[in-house]
Amino acid sequence: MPEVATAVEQAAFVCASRGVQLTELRRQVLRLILEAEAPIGAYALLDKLRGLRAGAAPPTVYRALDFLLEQGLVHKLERLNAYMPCVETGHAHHDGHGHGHDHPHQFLICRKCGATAEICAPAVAAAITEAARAQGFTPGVATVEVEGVCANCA
Amino acid sequence: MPEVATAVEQAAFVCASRGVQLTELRRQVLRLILEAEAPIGAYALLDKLRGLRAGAAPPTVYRALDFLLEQGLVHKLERLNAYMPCVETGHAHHDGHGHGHDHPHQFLICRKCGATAEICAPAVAAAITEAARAQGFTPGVATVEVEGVCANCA
DNA sequence: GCCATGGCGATACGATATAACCTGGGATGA
DNA sequence: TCATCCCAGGTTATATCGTATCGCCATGGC
Repeated sequence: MPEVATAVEQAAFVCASRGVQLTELRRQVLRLILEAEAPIGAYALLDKLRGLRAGAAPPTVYRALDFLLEQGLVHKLERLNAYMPCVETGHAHHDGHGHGHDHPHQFLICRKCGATAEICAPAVAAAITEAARAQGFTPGVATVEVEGVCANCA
Repeated sequence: MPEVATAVEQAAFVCASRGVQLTELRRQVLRLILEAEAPIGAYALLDKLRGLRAGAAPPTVYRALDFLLEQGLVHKLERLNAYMPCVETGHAHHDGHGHGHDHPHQFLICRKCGATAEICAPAVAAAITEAARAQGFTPGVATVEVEGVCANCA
């Protein structure tokens, strides 16, 4: 997978331009997530990481994940408690507190093969914003995860 | 909260009409969820439940939760790993496998006070279905959880 | 009586996530 | 130069979430 290397390099560039460091540990974790075919859990990640650094413990992985999530380089899938790369590398909102992703996104999770696609459907985001405002609610980040069957498995 | 008692009675009626039992344990767990002001976690529920039955253990709570989820009496919030009542008591699809809810629903989670509202916005569900189909994906249940600020806290 | 079924007590375990504390290394500034 | 600070990350322990499995007992059909 040569794309993995280029994705890591692009992430390094984005981090450098923000004045934050994509350290060796963070690169390794990002690479492992990019290499996984489906969303990967924290402890599966930990197992793989131990092949690269023997002393790795849960906080090792979770701290790297926190960084990658803050920088918008990876997503967390709440239904699966698993992580996958962000297709639009580095769209975190870097304003003030600096957490999360600012581009709306949704996930399509195949119940057969586990493959998960990230899509960007502005119509969905707009419908959610409107529905929330109708309740007097000021919407922030929306988690949208759809379980179903992908085109390959159908 | 007199509404709690009536909600429990209505749930008992729904269960009876389906030929399943809302046992004393399940009633207690449902009641605790109804009495909570915000979504409540499994272990917080367990703590409260131990006030009613000393021997309660994790499986005690999880079995009751599984039942209540199957019957569509409660929802799970994936972002919080917590549970809350379903406003439309008993809309589970009782066809064959019998898991989950068949009415589309979305959650508005207040980041200030934790209060969570369930809403039903068909426009959101429609937008999601359309976006999924456009990718050749056959959508099933959609998880929609919006973090933001509620009307009270604004 | 016999046995299938379902509810549930009890133990153990696996998986997910965080708290608390410490160390080392590079930047900063007196 | 050296004291200081911040930050990345190591280390240990623990909280939280969720399952697997065993076994008991009551109910109800045969």
